[in-house]
Amino acid sequence: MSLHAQPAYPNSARSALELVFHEDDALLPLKAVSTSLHFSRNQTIFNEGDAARYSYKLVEGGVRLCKIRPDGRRQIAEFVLPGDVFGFALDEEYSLTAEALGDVIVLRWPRGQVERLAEELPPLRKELMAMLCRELSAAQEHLVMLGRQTAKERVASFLLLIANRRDAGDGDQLLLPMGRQDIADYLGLTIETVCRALTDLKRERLIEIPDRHHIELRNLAALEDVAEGGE
Amino acid sequence: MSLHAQPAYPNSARSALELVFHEDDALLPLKAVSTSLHFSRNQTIFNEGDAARYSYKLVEGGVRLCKIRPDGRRQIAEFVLPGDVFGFALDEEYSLTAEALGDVIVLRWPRGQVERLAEELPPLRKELMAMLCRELSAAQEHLVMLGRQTAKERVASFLLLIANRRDAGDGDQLLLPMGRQDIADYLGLTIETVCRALTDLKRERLIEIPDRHHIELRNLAALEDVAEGGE
DNA sequence: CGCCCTATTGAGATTCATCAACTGCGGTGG
DNA sequence: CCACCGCAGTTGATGAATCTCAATAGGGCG
Repeated sequence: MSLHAQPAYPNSARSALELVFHEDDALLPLKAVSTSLHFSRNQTIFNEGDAARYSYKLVEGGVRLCKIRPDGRRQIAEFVLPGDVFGFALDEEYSLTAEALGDVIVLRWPRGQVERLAEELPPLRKELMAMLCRELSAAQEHLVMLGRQTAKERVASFLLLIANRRDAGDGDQLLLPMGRQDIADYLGLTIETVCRALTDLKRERLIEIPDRHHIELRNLAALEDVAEGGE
Repeated sequence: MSLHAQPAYPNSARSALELVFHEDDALLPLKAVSTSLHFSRNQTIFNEGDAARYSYKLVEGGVRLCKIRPDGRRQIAEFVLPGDVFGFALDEEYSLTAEALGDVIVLRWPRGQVERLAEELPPLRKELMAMLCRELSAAQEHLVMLGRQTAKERVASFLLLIANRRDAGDGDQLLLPMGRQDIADYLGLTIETVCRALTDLKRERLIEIPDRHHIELRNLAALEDVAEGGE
């Protein structure tokens, strides 16, 4: 059952449905109106332009949020990890496409319910606002990566970004639920360039790559230097 | 007084203070607690990391919102045009630096007032939320530009982006309150590459460049083709 | 055991950045 | 009033980073 395509997360307690809302009480009121769903590798959860009927919370697995152009060029805006809420913008339509990186369990609730509950519950409102702000801020950092960092700097920054998210691994062990092509599409690079940057970092002993879904950070300080452009 | 560095906007009625809030009644309650300020070319309105005490609305001129890295690399996240609200994220600190492109007039109000008023006034709340969503959506489009478009495509997209904003000019006449370096820093390019792309577009008769702050769009359809990667 | 998919490595082409020279306009001062 | 100065923008020549195309490797699943 645990495929290479979808490694299990270490903290498997998270997968228990009744624990999902534990940390952020502000969203607790949504629990009652939410239903659980399963998706498998590369399945679409919703498409850019679809009527935005539901909001989602990721329980287990990983999701990519991306834009796909007519000619096939793809830009991933965000990787969703367990505990993250997504698809909650208050527009009529989803502004991004959501696809499962592997086997995925999500909770979802009707957007109308959120709006109704938000009217009554200031803490929920504040939490929604805060989530939006965090996303905006993350997008701004992402802009700097794409606009002003070299390939190697982007890859180093990416590793640190994943490392700083809960559930991303044990200690220095990074768990990457996405493939190399996904990383490339997040960083605005080709898959080959991502590989070469990783190989470089490995040669310099900043990381170890036991297998394609695990990366071990061997020298955090040096990695941060690389990410900042200090050669 | 009206220098080449700061061209006056055609619709100068907008500069009348009492008209600023006309279009969006939802923000009207903020008018009472706002004060007017002036900044001149390249002056800093607030810095990334500063305590976010105020929110702003641009009355006249242009503002760039950017990130500046220790080594001097700069990424502009957004150009603020008259009527836009900025610096309103609900974090403790500004996530971006705001600088005047030329002579600028802004309204500003204490953030605490916004939060208080937002508690009482659902329409204001909704408008704030909507503004956040629009910004997030714009940032996502920006990500695609930086990650997956060529230099020429980015420049064409940029011109169309500016053209689709109110007050950006008369008819086909685009007004660019920013300099070439600002455009380059928005597009993740060098100033030379921006120039060459503009020259290309001019040679192909898609645009005309009467002076550095004005660009005339001669063939919108063709420009859109270029922006989408159709050669 | 072998196939398929993903990742890695290599060689050459291309785009964009870098460095440098020059232009044009506006403002200033002789 | 004209000449000079300075800044922003443009153009040219070269080089470096990244992409493209192609071949190889490795791991999991049938």
